[in-house]
Amino acid sequence: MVKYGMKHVSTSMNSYISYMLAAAHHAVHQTLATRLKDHGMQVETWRILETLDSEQRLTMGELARIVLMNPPTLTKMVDRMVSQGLVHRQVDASDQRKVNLLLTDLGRKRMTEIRELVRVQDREILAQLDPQQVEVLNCVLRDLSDTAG
Amino acid sequence: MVKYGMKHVSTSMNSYISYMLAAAHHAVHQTLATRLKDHGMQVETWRILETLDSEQRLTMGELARIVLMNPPTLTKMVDRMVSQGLVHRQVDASDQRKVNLLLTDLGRKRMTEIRELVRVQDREILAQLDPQQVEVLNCVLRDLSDTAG
DNA sequence: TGAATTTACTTTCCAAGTCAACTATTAATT
DNA sequence: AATTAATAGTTGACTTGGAAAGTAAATTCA
Repeated sequence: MVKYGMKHVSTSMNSYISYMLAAAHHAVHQTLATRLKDHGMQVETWRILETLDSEQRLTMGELARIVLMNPPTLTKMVDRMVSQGLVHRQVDASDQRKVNLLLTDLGRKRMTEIRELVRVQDREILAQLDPQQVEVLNCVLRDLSDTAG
Repeated sequence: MVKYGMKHVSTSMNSYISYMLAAAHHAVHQTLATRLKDHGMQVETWRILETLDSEQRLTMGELARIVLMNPPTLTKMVDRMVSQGLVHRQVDASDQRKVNLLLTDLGRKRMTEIRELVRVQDREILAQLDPQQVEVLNCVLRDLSDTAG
């Protein structure tokens, strides 16, 4: 349930695009995190599950870039997910340095449940905007994502 | 210096607006963080300094909301900043529960230097976009910031 | 007034993140 | 082929973050 009537905090920071972006992300992330928490799931955990479902045979490094985490952080998060029975590791046959991550049945099941919550939030966000805004936003966010290496 | 030619990572996550926003934020935050690090400064630290410079007599709570931090996290960061001589605490005269934060001369000096770096990055980002996009982006980000309470 | 509640901030304890170093494997050089 | 360099992932020491409890001041209300 989206909260309306939230009083906007006016601050000099609003003139910085990097801050505006951080603030928007913060707000959206917070609502999503709260919703997923009710189902015992973190946003980052869900991202990993979702990514593994669609791209097969991902290595830790590739996954780390996609889910926006540093490798050591991902390693530890995956450790936890393994002990929760959501994923399992498999050493790559053709390159033994690489580790492929695979969803377990439980992992896929949990992912599917959570996916719906994320889609609900997505629809709520998009409903606030008009179609042109959505198009521009998508385009701009894609540009910005490629800003840094 | 912005890195061009960064290969965009195509992933199913790109269909989620919350992820696109996170990815854009991540990229922008990373570049800024790297630049500020060369000057021994964190993004969050700069935000605090910048905010204190323009709004006078801010309490910890107000500041926390503006700089997007939880109160305990802010308390600890301010502890560090006090020991670095960037800010100092002052108990509010009319309400002794409140704490006002004030910039020191050093804090103001450091803030002014860093501000330029942030503005440079801002200009670089805006230069990538055309004016209509910028207007829409500002408007949309403001909307999204008010999404959550 | 004074007991109960609310508000503001901090502390504590534990979980999570980070940097640098480390291991293992593969690729490149000579 | 043997040595060197590069890559992939993890580990370990340390720092930081966060939820919940704690402290203290202000406010409410009986």
